[in-house]
Amino acid sequence: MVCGRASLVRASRRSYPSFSRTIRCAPMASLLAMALQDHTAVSEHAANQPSTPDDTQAPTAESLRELEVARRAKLDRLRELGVEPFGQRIDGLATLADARAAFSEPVHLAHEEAAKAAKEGGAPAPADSRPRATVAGRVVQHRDLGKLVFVWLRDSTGDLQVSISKAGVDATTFEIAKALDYGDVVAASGHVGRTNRGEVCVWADGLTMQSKSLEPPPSKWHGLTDPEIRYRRRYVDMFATPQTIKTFQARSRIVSAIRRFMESRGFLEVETPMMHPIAGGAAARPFLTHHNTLDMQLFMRVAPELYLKRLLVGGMPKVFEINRNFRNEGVDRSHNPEFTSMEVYEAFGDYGTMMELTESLLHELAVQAGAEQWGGGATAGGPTLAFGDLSINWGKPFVRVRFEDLFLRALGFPMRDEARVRASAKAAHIDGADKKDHWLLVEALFEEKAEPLIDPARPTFVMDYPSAVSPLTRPSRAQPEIAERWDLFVAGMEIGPAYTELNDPDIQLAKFTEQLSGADDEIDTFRSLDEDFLTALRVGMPPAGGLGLGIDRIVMLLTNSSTIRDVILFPLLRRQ
RNA sequence: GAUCGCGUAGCUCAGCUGGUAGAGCAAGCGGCUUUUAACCGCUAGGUCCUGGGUUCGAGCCCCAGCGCGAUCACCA
Repeated sequence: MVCGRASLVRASRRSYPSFSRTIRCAPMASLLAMALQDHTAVSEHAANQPSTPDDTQAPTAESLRELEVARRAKLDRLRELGVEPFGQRIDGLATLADARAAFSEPVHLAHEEAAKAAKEGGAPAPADSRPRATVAGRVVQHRDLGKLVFVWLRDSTGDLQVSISKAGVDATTFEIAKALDYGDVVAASGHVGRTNRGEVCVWADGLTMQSKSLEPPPSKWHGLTDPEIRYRRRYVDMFATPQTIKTFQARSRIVSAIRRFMESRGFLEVETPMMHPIAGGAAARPFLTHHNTLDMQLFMRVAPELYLKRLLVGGMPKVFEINRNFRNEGVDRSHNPEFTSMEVYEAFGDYGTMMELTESLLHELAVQAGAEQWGGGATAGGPTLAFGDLSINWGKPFVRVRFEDLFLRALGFPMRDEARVRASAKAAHIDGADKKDHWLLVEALFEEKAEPLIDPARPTFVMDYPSAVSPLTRPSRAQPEIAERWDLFVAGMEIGPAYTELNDPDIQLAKFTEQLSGADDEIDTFRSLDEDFLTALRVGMPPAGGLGLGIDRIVMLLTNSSTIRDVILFPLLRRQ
């Protein structure tokens, strides 16, 4: 079933849930790009030279310059004050969440009362008993009330207000505070208290510029809504859209939890080549690259399968690999040209052991998502998680349905009824309905009529595909026309397949050869027989179960992300 | 690759039947010691994605291109 992984990136087109958060288009990417390209020119002009009628620039660049000039003027002013606007190491920083957690209402009240009593009694102000914190973050709000300035900082743990009063800091520090811009990175120290309105804040007695931001920021309230800028300039998206960092924190924790789960089951994580002399393991179109010194054409891997199976031959009984695959194919909400998958092989297992493993793993992940351990968009409440307008119930056991049974339910006649299959295919206007092989029509009808019956809100294993459409999978011993293969569907997406692996080298060779002869011209140009893999099989591979899971799609499901681009830090975009 | 939609100020968005380009926030100046999308006054900011065309006149209509999005195709 060497080629089975190809289907890993296939999504059913029917039951994809809709998401309420629609993102509208707005432009400005080009202006932002100009801002970047114009950077040097701007700094030279802005710093010293009055603009002359001669320095004609596109009006957009002029207007952009205004915003940047204002920021550079502040930069210069900081240096005049003897302040270095690009800071240095700070020890003992608290996260904004930790600083917020340090707040204590009783301590704060006691301090206020003591201060008030001292003032009324004419005594000197008592020592401030509230906890101290030093924090740092990016400025996301700035309110200047004259002799009092409120600033909201943001870091990866959240937002926190810093309050600076003219009476509480020296003159230079207060000038810095008044001149802060949205986007600046600052550090502040002080006692953690709250304002009259109940907002927890650091009452700063120190405030330093750590990085003066020179770029015009996105809207402080609306943030970035243009998906193009969100993906192209992810570093802006990450502070403008707090959910972005939460989603990627969740992704990291999910992948980490998958590793822990696999290790707890005794699997060994391995790393196999991502540059392959022979494109194998899936039938997808590969990317080509080249090694100069060896003058060798290489393929970016489309699947690690053939290497992982060599490890079974070599004597590693339980292995997994979490890493990238590269497929030179279309791009949509559930496909990115490079994507992360986990492949698993277990000697002396089969597709049944892979089913139990997958079900336990995903259930465990969903339970933890329900407990909000991912910190992402997941909803509380256990193994039922929101995904768009769906509530996906991850409770065990997942639905299991045999291909043959679902076919019968959907079409009303058995898949072996050749006459009715052909008639039905013609009625459904399936391509080549009068010429194609019976089993190809069965497969087409299944996709057309049966897959839509799968409940998108319940993870569903479709198992026991016809051998004729699973040429590289091991047939069932009891029923050779049935292949020991399943595909897991959730929310209309295919999450991954599993197989009872073929380990008879002669059958494997025959199937490879058959498949190569059937390949079309385009595919044929990158395909060749992996002789060494066949040699490995002749050395002897134990019977095994094999599994592939699309990690990006699992993260989408667990973080309620409508597109794969929201769970990939830097998704591929067309060159501007 | 195909079809449809979108592209207007730094950001978020209005813009009538084709008739001189608008708001909020951001920015600059001034005011304000407890703000919560702070508020008040003033100022500045535009190649309406690009290139053609129609028209007396185009942000708006037509054609082509670019980018993004959606749907489809590809993904044995």
